[in-house]
Amino acid sequence: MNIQTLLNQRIQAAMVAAGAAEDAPALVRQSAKVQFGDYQANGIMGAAKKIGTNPREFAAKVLEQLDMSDVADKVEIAGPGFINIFVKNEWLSGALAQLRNSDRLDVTVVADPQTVVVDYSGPNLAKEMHVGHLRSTVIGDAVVRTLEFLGHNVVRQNHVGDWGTQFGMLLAYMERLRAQSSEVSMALSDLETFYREAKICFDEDEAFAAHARELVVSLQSGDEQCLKLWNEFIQVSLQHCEETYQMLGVSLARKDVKPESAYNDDLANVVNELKEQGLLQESNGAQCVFMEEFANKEGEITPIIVQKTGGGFLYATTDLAAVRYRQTALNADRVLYFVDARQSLHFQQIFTLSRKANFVKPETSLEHMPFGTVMGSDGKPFKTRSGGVAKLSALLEEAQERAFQLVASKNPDMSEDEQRNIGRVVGIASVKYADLSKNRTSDYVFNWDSMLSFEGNTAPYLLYAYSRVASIVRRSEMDVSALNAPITVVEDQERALAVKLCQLEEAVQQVISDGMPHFLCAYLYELAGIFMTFYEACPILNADDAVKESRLQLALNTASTLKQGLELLGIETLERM
RNA sequence: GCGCCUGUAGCUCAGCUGGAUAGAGCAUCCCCCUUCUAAGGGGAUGGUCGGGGGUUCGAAUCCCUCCAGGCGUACCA
Repeated sequence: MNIQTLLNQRIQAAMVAAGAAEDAPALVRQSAKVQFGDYQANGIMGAAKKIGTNPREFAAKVLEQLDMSDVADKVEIAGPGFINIFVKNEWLSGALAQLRNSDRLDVTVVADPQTVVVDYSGPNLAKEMHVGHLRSTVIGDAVVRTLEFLGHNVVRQNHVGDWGTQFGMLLAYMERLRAQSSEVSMALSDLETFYREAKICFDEDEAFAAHARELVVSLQSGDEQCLKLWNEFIQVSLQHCEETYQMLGVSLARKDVKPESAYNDDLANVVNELKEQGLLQESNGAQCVFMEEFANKEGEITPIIVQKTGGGFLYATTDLAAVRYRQTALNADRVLYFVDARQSLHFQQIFTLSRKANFVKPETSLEHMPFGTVMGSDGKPFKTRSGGVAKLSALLEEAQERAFQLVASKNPDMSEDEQRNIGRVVGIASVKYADLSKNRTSDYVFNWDSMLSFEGNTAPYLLYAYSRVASIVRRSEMDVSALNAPITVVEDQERALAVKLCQLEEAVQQVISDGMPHFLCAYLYELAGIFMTFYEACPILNADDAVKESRLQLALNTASTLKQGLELLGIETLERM
């Protein structure tokens, strides 16, 4: 159920009946202020202008065509020509009953499901996942979950980096350790150290470096021994990723891995096709595509290089092959790329060329979902105290430990097992939520204290709100599933809660249209805040039976909405904290 | 040089295809535990929306220009 959509349709129809153009938008939004009602229509002024009438007079005509008696008990014209809508309490009661009887909180399944390919996480397997992978992984996963909740067919694509020159160095180092009969699997248990040590050999030992370069050539020409060694490394690295995903509660599995190397055999085909279509041009020995769209004022074009001098392929080639695969094999209607904002030019080029070369259907939507950088308190990209890149697994361990310390100090009587579990859930939730709750496109400052705080728009605040509801339900000692007394909306705080509970779908739809989970975060934070106010003002368990049953259902709806919303964000809830 | 992004309260951030008096949290100050978790709630203070032009009934939002910062800009990904 979506009030906004419902009201929008009604008002738009009335506008057309009153003489507006067919496509004149009603622009129904949640009202900016309580005195403006629950929703306001902003489209009257614009429509009136187009047909050359006075906005307030036109608004009056629209009202004549409008019958909202079932939904609203007051619809009024205000200001220069707004229409303010006050939703009926009886309507809210009905909507809440429906919400409570629905196993999906009355969120409508989309009528026309799309196949949405979502490219996210995509770590480089040469190293361990670090803080730079957090945003793509966490935001992408939230959007994936939300798309699936609405009934879309989602294909996850973990485009991991498993190919490239740095693997020569790593394989050479594996060989060296093995020759020294050192325990390679032990060494691989810390990929960060392994990479660093291999790099030192590469930089300082000329013979080692030369061998590393040879191994790259052997690897790319399909040498069996080499591939075997490479595969061994990749498997270990993927295992590391999966441990991190599991710790993070991310829904990516091995089947979602579609590595760069999977496109190797197709890269020459991509280049050939571009050539056949006359899109290719040789420049300084490299095979390039020059597109006017990327020319500056002087007419100089930044090309896409698809094949280097000497024949090697580049990441643009791989991305083109991937686009084509996603279209032809996965049959995508929409492809979302959750990749660093620094690659925007690259993706614009890839998308433009994919269309020119007919690698995608014209109606397929290709969308780069860029995100900013995680910053330290110094305003520079986030680093560990020692100045190195922060390993994601270490960061998550620290989050859990910090949360555990907090829990233990607040609840000294709780068993350590429970303190640990709460610490785990709160710690992980805090890191994820801090990321998800910010506008995706901007950089954000990583701060332990603010993300673990119980004040403000944080995971602990939401989890606490949820656990408070859970506590009431426990204390009621009632079979809440059997509750079916009417939900009556009387007090202001009850009403505010009721309206907010009906707006989950609006938030969820914003998340998938823009790929921005922070809209859902904002919604859940507002819901939790309104619930807290309701909780303070409206006693539940001590109220008379009818009121008690009504309020208990409001609480239950709040609990299920918070739980579902957090689940869409990939965040676990706690019954007690 | 050119292109993209960012600039909103002391700090961290919202602001949904232009919409009414720009909103939260932190910090500061005041109030509320004999009642369901005070890890909470209520209230106050705090803004020339980077500057300047323009478009119109109306601009934080669109256009131009300037300033500041970040990133990108042909064989790394």
